[in-house]
Amino acid sequence: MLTERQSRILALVISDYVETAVPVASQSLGRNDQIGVSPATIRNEMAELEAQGYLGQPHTSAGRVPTDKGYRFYVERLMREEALPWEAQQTIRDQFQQIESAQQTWVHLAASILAQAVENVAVVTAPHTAACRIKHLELVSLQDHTALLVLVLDQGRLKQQILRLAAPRNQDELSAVAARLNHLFIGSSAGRAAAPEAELTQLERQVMDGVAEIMRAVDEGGFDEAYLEGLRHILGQPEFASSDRVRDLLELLDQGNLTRAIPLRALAREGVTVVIGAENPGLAQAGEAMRECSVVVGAYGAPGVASGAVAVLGPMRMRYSRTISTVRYLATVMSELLSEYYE
Amino acid sequence: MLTERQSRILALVISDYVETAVPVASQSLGRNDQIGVSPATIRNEMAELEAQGYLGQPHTSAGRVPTDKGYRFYVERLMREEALPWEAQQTIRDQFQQIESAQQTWVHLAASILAQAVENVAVVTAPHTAACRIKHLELVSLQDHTALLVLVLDQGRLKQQILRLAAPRNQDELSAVAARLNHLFIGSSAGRAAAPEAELTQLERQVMDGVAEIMRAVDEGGFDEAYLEGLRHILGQPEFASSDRVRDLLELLDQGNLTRAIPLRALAREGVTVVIGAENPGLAQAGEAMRECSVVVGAYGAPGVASGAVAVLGPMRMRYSRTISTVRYLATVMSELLSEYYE
DNA sequence: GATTAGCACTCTACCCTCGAGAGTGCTAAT
DNA sequence: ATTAGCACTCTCGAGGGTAGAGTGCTAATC
Repeated sequence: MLTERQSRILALVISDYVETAVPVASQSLGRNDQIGVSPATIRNEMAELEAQGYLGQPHTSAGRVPTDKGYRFYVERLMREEALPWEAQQTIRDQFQQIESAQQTWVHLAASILAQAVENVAVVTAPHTAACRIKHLELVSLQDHTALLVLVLDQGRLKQQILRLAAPRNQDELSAVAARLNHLFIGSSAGRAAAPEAELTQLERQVMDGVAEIMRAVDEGGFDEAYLEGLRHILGQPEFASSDRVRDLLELLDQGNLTRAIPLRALAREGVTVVIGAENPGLAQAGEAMRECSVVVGAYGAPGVASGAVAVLGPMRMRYSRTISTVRYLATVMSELLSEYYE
Repeated sequence: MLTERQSRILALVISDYVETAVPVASQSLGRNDQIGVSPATIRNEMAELEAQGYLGQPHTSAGRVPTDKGYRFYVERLMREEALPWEAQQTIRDQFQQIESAQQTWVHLAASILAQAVENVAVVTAPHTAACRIKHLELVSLQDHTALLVLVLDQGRLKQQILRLAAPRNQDELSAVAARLNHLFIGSSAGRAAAPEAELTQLERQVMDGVAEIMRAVDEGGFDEAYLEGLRHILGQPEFASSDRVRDLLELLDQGNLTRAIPLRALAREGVTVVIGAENPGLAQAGEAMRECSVVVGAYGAPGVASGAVAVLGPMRMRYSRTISTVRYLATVMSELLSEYYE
């Protein structure tokens, strides 16, 4: 429906607006000699683009601003998706080397890297396995009557729980119990459909209860375990100059409501998905703050086996091309890592 | 230096201002018939309090606002420190019961509880041991050539690192190595001054290198591992109505700069310390945003053995009494927990 | 028929003013 | 020592007026 020239103008308006956050005037495009026509002609085309819903005006006699539809068209048709520059790729890979000295978990690290790379808020969820498996189980003596149950799940996640023991046990006893339980249950799914319960001692049963409890918690909240990083970037954006908006957004993102704001579960599919402003399916729950934000979501891992989501949240006025390629690249790297390190 | 009546007026001004966030007029105190004098007299006293630096005026012909010095005097002399109401104590203890199903680490949980209790930002650091000890070491096979090194430190903290193995190993081999190393080194300080290195196999040496690296990271950054919770509360405060202030504060607190904003290390001492506005010793580093904030810090744990900090960050206009007693109580509970569960 | 120059029109952003209201400081009376 | 009274000061918000930016339209041009 758009002529060649209209598309070009739309693209210029968007890239200008993304840059400056100021409504784009016909003149300012005229100066940009990408396009050899006068401001008047551009005005006519802009009027047409507005009639078709690709552009809007904050008020009469202001420049034009892209609408949701405009961004959508841009992302799908106009934008040429550049591969991430080689040095950016290298930077990301380099930063992942830090994982060896993992002060923080690698999912957390990924969020930091992404936030820094795209200069927006990044959200990364831990990989979620259809049936979460236990790699290993360990008991560590803390005091006579307390022990720490440590569970190593696949993808190298750790879970812990404190056990109060009925009778005092030393480390050797606990290690023996752990060894036995490892032997009996490892590889099974949360030890549910496992060896006959009758054979367990009281202590062993207590440990397995702890395991079951952890696994229940993991199964329930598993996908929701997300790391958010880079708030500082989004706060600098002019769309959040009003402190009401800031507050709305922060209340939305503040631990817990996060997955309400961004329905990652629904969006994380093959490839990279872009959600622009009001398109957000969970908008009613997400709150008005999200109406002016876009989300770029990618999935990593092997679908059906173990997968998680990588997402960037930013103002609608976002460098989509760069963001999309970064998300895509990060998802690739994380998928590699997942298959390289963990089965 | 202050008369009885001046003190009473100062206290009333502060509690009124804490409540309303609006400069306090002489009339509004007159209505409060706590004090049987006319507004004119109150004005005179207020002028005196201002001359002595306890009160200030945003501008001529506005009400009075407490200064740093005013708050300081209030906290030290005027405020009666109430014990935390029993039901509040109970609430906190109840919430700690969740620790048994620890989705998050207990330090993190403590931060959430505190933030909710005082309706401000809460910061809790993980306990820091003078010489951090390793409770237990475990190796878990991930793939042929990769293994996960899991370290259980005292206070039940977990650390992990991925090892790339020179030769393929299965779980049994790894367990054997772990058992041997546990036997050799546990109880020693990071395995430094331990058994003669010559006896170690190449794999064992690699593991111990990993351990050393983790311990180095823990020693360096250990105290800085802090959890921050409850941003949403402080954002609602009228002193953060301007979005510049919000941005300043958030940039300050956003992961990493946190301990720059609040020199917890310096402040966490026996009892509870209150830092009011410009008193903050690290103010130059902390940035202007902190000039209008107060911090209430308490220490938990056994000094010299294992201790951490519990802190509340809020606007200067803060319910000090309530905050102090909450911090004190939480520190007590956490100390109990620390000694109960961990040695 | 498409493009463009010219121009009137509209709307915002900013500054200025001004009055109402709140609260003080001072003085004189109690 | 306290208080009533009053003049004074300062903020806050409303109103108004102007400069500037940018458009839409019309008529001229290619």
